[in-house]
Amino acid sequence: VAPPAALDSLTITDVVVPVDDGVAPFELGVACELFGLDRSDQGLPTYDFALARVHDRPVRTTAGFSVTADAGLDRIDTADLVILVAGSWTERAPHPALVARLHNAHDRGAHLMAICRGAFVLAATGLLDGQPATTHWRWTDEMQARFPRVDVRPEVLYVDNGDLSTSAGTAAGIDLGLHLLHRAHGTRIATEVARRMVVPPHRAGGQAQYIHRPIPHAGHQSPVQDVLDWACTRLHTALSVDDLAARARMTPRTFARHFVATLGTTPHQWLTAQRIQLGRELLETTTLTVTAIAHRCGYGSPDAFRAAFAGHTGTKPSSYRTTFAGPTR
DNA sequence: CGAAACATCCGCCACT
DNA sequence: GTAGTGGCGGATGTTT
Repeated sequence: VAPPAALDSLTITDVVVPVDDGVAPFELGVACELFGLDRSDQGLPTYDFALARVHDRPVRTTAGFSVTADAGLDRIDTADLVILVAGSWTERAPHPALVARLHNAHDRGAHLMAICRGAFVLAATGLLDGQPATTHWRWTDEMQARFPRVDVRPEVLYVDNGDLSTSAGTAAGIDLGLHLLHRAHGTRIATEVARRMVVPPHRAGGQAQYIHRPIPHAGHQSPVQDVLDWACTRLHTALSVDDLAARARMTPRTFARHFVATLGTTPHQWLTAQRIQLGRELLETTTLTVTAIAHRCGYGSPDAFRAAFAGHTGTKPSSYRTTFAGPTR
C-alpha cells in the first residue's frame, strides 16, 4: 500500500515490456516514457529497454495500429524490471511460456511491475496469491472474483510488495514508476524525471482522490494554488491550516472545502506530505542531524518529525538516510 | 513511552 | 429551488 514499508534499494538497468494483441498504447507509452527514453543529457540514468513479443508478428493495439517488438520472450531472462501492461492475456490465461519466464524472473530477483490491467497477468502467475494488489477501479471486482487468493485493494493508487508491484488506472502507473525510480536512484532522480514528464513528484492516497483532481489551467491560478506556492517557501515555519486559510482570505471551513475539491487531500495532510518530502531531500543530500532537519521542516521537536516521517514512509529518518543517502551528499 | 493539550476535519445546519 | 459560506460539536489524529 502506498507508501510502502519496503524501502530496500532496487537495481534497474535492464527493462522489458512483453506485448500481446490488445496492448493499450497509453500504458505502453507510460513504460516507454519512464524507462525507454535517453535523458542522459540531464544526468538521468538510461536503461536497456525492449519490447518482447509473444507472437512472431506485430501485435495490434487497442487503438488499431500495430507495434513490432524487436525482442522475443527470452529477453525477459536478462531483465531486472519487467513491466506488464494490458493485452489479450487480461481476458484469457496468459501464454504458458510467458508465465514460466515471469516465474523465472521473479525467482532471479527481478522486479515485476504491472500497470492497470497488467495486474491480471501477474495474478494469473499465482505470484500475487496472499498479497495485496490493485488495478483500475473498473476491474477490481472482476480481478477479485477471478483471483480470490489475491488481496485486491480498490482504494489505492499503487501497491509495492517489494518485488512485485501493481498500479491502478494507467496514470497511476506513472506514480508507481516514479516510486520505483525513487527506490532505485533516490529523490533527486525521481523528481527530475517527474519534472521532465511534467507530473507531480508523488501523490499519496486512493483512486477517488485522483479521479476528482482537475487539470490545472496554465496561467489561471486558483486561490488555493497560490497558497500552495506560498506555503512551500515557508515549510520551515510552524504553518497551521488556519494560517493557510488566512493567506487565502477564506474562513478555515471554506478553505478546507476548496482544498479538498481541488487537490483531493486535506490541507494538513498536504502540508505534512510537503514537510516529509523536504525531509527526505535533506536526509539524502545533507549531513544535517535529524534534529536540525526536523526543525527545517517546521517541526517543533525531532519526535514529532520522526512520528510523521514513519507514518508516511514506513521507516525512521535515520534508516531512510542509510538506505538512500546519495553520492551528491 | 504514555497522558494531557492541542489541531484538524467532517457532518450537520442555518444563513445568504 | 440551487449553490456556496461559515459556525459548531465532537471524533480522530498530532504534538508536546
